[in-house]
Amino acid sequence: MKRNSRLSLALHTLSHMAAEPDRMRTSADIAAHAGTNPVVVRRVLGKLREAGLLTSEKGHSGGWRLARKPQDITLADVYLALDERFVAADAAGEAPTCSVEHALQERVANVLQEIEQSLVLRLGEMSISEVCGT
Amino acid sequence: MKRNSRLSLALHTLSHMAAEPDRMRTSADIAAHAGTNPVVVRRVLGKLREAGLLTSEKGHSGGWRLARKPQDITLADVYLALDERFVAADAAGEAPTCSVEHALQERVANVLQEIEQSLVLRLGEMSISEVCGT
DNA sequence: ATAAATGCAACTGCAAAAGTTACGATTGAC
DNA sequence: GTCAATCGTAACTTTTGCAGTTGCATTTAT
Repeated sequence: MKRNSRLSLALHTLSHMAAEPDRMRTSADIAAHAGTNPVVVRRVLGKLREAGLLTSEKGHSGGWRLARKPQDITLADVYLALDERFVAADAAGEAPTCSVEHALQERVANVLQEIEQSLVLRLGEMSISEVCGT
Repeated sequence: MKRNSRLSLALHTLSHMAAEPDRMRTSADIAAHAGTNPVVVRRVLGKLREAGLLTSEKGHSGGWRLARKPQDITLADVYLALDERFVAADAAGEAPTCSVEHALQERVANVLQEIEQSLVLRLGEMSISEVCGT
């Protein structure tokens, strides 16, 4: 699989599930479809479960299922569940040489924060059901 | 320096330049301010030069300068110049198991493309002069 | 000539993510 | 109760992209 493809994997899987919400999927099934490894799938889907987007059942005939209706899961939910961030947060101890420098760093950070917010808003306008095909 | 901080470095540097557009900066100066290495600076700023945002001059008393007015450089210009992308493009040879699968992959890719487009539009609404402090 | 700067290529080091292996815990089927 | 299927998780290896570094050629002002 490719680098930083967790969002792709998540969207792909959720779309599949949205198409047949009642069917239970095993991580092995999903991994086969996505061309990756069951453990990787469980790692990513685990995040989505923590966020309340999926449920999982252990044991024989266990697996994964949507926890909500597809139209109630937005891309923002997925994005935030995966802890993806547009840019990494600044290291706090960067030793700003002077106060002017410090102020500039703050402004840059604020701007990036604003952009991130816009992004999440935009992601919130789109649901999994739309990805799946209306 | 931190991971994937090229965008931060670029914005930081451009903002500095926007504050005093006539002053020529060496990559060593910039590196010192940003807490990194001159070669790293040249790599990043080189991308911005290719995109026509900066000019550089070799030789004694050379360095870097803005190629346009700060208010004519948007964050979208910077973002695109650095080849940053929201998610990595799909590997073409992913061997989709069936045509339904293929169609789904396309839809996911299209959605991500749409999001990327929204992001660039948003970035285009903000200029370096705004980051610098109006 | 010399010094100061970019341009660039090659290399190392590192950290994040993917991939893998292994094993315990849980659950349904028989 | 046993067995097989499945998740949960930890530990490890592999891959990969980027920062950082070094070295040198090139350019230019003095």
